Amino acid sequence: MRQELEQTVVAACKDLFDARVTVSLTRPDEQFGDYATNVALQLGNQLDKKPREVAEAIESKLNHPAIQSVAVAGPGFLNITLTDEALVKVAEKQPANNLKGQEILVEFGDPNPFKSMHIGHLYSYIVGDAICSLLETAGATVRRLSYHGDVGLHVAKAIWGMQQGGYDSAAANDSKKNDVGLFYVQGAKAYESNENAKKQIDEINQLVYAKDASIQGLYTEGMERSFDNFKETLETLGIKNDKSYLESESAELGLETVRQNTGKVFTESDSAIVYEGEKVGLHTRVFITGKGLPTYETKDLGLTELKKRDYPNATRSIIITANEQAEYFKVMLAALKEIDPELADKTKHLTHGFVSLSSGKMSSRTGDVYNAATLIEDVHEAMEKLHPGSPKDHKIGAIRYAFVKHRLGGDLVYDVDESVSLEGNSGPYLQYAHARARSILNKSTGQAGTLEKLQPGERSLLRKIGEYPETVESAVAELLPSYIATYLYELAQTFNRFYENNRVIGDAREVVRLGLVQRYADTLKAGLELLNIPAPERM
RNA sequence: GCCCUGGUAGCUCAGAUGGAUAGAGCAGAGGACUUCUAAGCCUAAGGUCGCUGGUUCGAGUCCAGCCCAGGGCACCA
Repeated sequence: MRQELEQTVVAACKDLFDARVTVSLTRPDEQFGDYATNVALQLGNQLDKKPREVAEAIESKLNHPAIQSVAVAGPGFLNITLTDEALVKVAEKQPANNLKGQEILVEFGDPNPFKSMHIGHLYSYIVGDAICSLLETAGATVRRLSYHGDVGLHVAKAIWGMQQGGYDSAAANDSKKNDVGLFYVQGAKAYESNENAKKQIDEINQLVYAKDASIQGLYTEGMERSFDNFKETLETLGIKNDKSYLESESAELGLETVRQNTGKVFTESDSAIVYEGEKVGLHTRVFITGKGLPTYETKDLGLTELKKRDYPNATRSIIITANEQAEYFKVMLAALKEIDPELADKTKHLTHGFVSLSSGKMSSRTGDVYNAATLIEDVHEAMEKLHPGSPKDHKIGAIRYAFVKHRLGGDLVYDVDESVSLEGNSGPYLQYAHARARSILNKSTGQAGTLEKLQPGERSLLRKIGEYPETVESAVAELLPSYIATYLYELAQTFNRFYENNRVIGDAREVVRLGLVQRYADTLKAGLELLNIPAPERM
């Protein structure tokens, strides 16, 4: 529909002025119409004519059965209003399936075992999962991947904590008593403040690298407890994971690749192997240390190969991490580009900002982080106060929405009270706006009829519903779930206005309005489910 | 010093390819209700879009410089 109209405008410009223009219709403010274009402004400038005159000429040439009226407004905008039938057609369109047949890898979350999952991980998981849903809606087969640091100093700190703090193997399933994250905090604090502890932890670190039998038992248990915890949190959030990779797996592959390409891609410098990023406008980074150990960049390089080996047919690979890794990823991808250009071109790194609590910042240095689990509990409590007995997945909806409504990239301040608030731009608002509509549908005994001879309030709602497919399409193209959230909020607002002014049940227009409410509720539900937010029938 | 993010109302944030009076929510002010869920709706108030230049018929959006905040800059991850 939109494309047909765009072509109609293009044809008119060609006929009238022999001008070649590309027209993309925009969605103007509702008072102006359903679609708008500024071609006349552009052409006026090109042809040295008054934009309004150009617009008027085009206006008289625009003939299409979907067009009810065309108006010239402002400096020379062409505003197109659709017929009711055309508006219904637009609203019935399904989002494009343009990723059908593609296999896309998405890595996100990436919490480290032996540490607690904090709210930054939560953000990554929620936004990553939403991006996966978007890609799936567009027809892609998505593999949800994660990557975890199973070696390194943090492991040694945690093991030291387990030794000192009384980790109890016999009570392995007691997640409170055996919270590895807390043992990590204990170790991390001691490492900073206690010379003796620091020495012991450094020794443990060597033992971890050497896979020494003396710590192997605690290591294995710590890994298990950690992944049990992750699993529990992810289940609560309703987030799936298809495959988890470990740093220890990617290290060897990465080392091999770097060694093979030393002299070509990488150079030796001060006994370390580095990639000279300056040649592509970046900075130099070490890939293999002087001691022959792989750095993070080498492990990540290895990971790209692991993924390629496991998913040889993947067409794209997306990695989502925090902003602080943006620069480092550029260097890693620049190196990859020299080794495997095709793979590098398929890979895209997205970053999200730092999450802080409105009640105070978290400190990751000492390990005193605000845990994902704590946030879930806090939200649960806050909602329980406001609405006792509401199901747990509704609360998860509040958390998900609070994260996903932000545009990816910038920092985010999480306000627990606001996220569970019953007012304003929140998950519960949207859920409520859905439940209200379902309530009408459930109570009415009438049958939904065709949408015709629409009244202004009805038309506004239908117009908004019609923006759904194009919103999904741009969200897919730009990998921005926030577009969906913003749209759904506007949709719900439009419905709430409709609801105030237009009675459905018992009204002379009940049949038409039932059809409208039905479409609205289905659209809102589809959008919420796209963000993995439940759309309850009643609240 | 160099590089990356960001800077929009008191607070938290939207603002696609440059376009019509810069939009929401929260907080604060006022209002409507014998009605399908008031977790809602309506009205007003609140802005030098960090600053200064530039490009353009037109800049929150593009370019340059500067200011501020956060992050990153070789053997940690």
